[in-house]
Amino acid sequence: MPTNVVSTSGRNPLAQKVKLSTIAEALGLSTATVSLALRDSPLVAEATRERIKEEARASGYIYNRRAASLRTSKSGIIGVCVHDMMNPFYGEILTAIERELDRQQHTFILCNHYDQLAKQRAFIDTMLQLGADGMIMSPAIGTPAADIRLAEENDLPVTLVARTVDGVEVPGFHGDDRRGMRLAVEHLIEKGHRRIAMVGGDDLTSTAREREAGYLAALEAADIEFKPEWRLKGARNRHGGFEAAPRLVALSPLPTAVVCYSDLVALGLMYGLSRAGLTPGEDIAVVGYDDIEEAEIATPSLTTVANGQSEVGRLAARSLLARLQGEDIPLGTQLITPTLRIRSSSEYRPFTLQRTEAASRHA
Amino acid sequence: MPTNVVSTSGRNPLAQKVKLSTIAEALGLSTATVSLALRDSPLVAEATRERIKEEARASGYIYNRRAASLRTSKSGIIGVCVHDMMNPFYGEILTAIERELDRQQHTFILCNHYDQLAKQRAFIDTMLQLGADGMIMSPAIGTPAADIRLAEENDLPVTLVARTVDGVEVPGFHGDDRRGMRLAVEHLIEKGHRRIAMVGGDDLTSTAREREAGYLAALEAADIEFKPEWRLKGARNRHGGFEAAPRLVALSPLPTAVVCYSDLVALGLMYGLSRAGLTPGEDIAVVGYDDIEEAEIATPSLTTVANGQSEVGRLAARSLLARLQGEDIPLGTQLITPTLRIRSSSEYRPFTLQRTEAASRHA
DNA sequence: CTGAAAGCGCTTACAG
DNA sequence: CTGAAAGCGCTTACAG
Repeated sequence: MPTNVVSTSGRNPLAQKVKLSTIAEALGLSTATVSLALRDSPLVAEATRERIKEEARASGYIYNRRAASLRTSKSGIIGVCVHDMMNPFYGEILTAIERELDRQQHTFILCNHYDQLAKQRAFIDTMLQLGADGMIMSPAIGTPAADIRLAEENDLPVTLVARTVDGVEVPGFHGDDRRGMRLAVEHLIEKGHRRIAMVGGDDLTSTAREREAGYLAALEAADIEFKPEWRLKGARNRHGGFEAAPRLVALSPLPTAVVCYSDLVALGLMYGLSRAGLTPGEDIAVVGYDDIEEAEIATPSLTTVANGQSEVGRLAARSLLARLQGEDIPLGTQLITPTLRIRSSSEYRPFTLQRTEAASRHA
Repeated sequence: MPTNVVSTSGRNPLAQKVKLSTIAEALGLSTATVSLALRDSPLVAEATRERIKEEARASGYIYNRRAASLRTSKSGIIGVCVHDMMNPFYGEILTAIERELDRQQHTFILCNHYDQLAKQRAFIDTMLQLGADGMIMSPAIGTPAADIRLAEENDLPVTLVARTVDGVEVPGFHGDDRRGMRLAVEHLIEKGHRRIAMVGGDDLTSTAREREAGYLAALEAADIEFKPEWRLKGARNRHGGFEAAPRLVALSPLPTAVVCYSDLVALGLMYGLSRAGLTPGEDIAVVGYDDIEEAEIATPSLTTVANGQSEVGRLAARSLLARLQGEDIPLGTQLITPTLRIRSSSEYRPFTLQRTEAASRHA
């Protein structure tokens, strides 16, 4: 009986890693049997399967997905890349995707590209190198068709959300931006507004171009002559709206209503208008776009266009999963129909200005 | 010369995948040389290296990280798991982590656990199975020490942010919540407030407990007797603040000031107060916590406590990377010193109520 | 129902 | 400066 034995603690960093063969040896079985058993194959006798699983548990076995994936060339990984996941608009899409993917045991790798093509390309490369099974992305501004094709040609199916890329034929889902913005502007026109500005966005994204087109179309349909100074371009976030406020207030005559590129822009604009001494929903009507969660509790509550983020996320995830299972799925973009949500911010009752306003409307 | 040749298009899904050996054969070299060359090893002659890289580019070679990782047991993956990345507080931490990790060529896998232990455990398992190099997490409520130890014992070093887990000795970084909340409350007391409520949070997270402790400590130091009805617990988000507003307004006498669990809670509360007809920063002083970006443009601009999210993220990422490189790093939690940011929401000039307020203060 | 053997695509000593 | 060979830990035909 040996003396001077150094007792190794349970936490031994030098301990051999447990692998299939460790379990197989311990039980006098082959790795093939162990592998099958752990994946619940009916080829393995129930009793054997249980012994194997018990041994795996007891020994602290950790399945090595890299090894499995190398062999099977399936990784269980889905890459998801958007402009900025901290933006609630994308956040709501991601939440829906996550919910859908979760039940299928897929691992979900997220990335922001911040509209930097290099970042997006690095992400695509990473997905390729990790052997991701598929990818959902809201493409960065200026994404070349070649980047999407690179993925597709290397067995990495792509589904687009929120934006499109010219020249690629892959499934895509987003709201009907032109139609949605038209709904918003028509709502204001019905309420009697004739001087309607549009704040936020630029002409770089397909989304912004579509929304602007809807805005212009609604004006035209109502025979309202568009004034270039009404189009206040700017960042597509809260800050962009905030910064637009002083520029808007400087306009003369002051528009009586504003549609915004997004809810975030509208919320920022309302902060800015308040600072300028104007009360949104009283002195000036404000409409957002997206119907993010905050729209309802904002004060005044935000009139906006529900853009179907959850549906976009859900459909995109399902479409990708279906494609991975070999189903035939429609290529091309599917538009989600937007809905107007009327709340308080689009009200207008400028007690102090009313008279002048009325006069100038007929000027 | 053969006739009837079927031309294969460039886009051939059946094309053999290009691997190291494909390049090696094409160039009459060994895979060892190709492997070294692609990783810029000085062991390979410059000219050979260039030929190899050119061939890799031309053939559309995609590096197989699973294979490499299986061999080297390094994956280049860092897992990051927080309660909810759409929350700007975590968003700002994540942004800082990302910035730090990016320059080191690490792939960043993100996950929300939504304070669900099962989700968090699934994430840890996934990281283990993918052979992640390390992990940064803001642990879910009730995280057992065993979950962290499981990771650590299987070669997955963990760094904590924002929250702590009792019974584990790993590096952690977060703001000094008790001190920060004390700063906030002392600011209000200095301005003459004696009835100060605290809105949002519960006693489930270490963060909330610390902040509440700071609140109570500041009251006690000023000889103000705490009234239980001043502590309005609730969700740690915008909605939680919004919902607290009616409960707050129902208090009699009405507190003249409120500190909130977070900026999000404060912003929601301000929305709610406005609906109740109270103007934050005039009829009632409001203070937030975190100093998220929106605090500055909110109207009224939000007085708050800068909680060092960026520093937390940066330090956590650096600490983890240092540890991965074998450096000795301090275990245990490092507190970031918070700073008060005085803006408009903590002002108080209740013109209509002034007289009664003054009276009741001396009651 | 179980096992022996090959192979996924890399990297790493080791040899020359 | 370059190559032959082993091996990372799985899964998958195939055989029995």
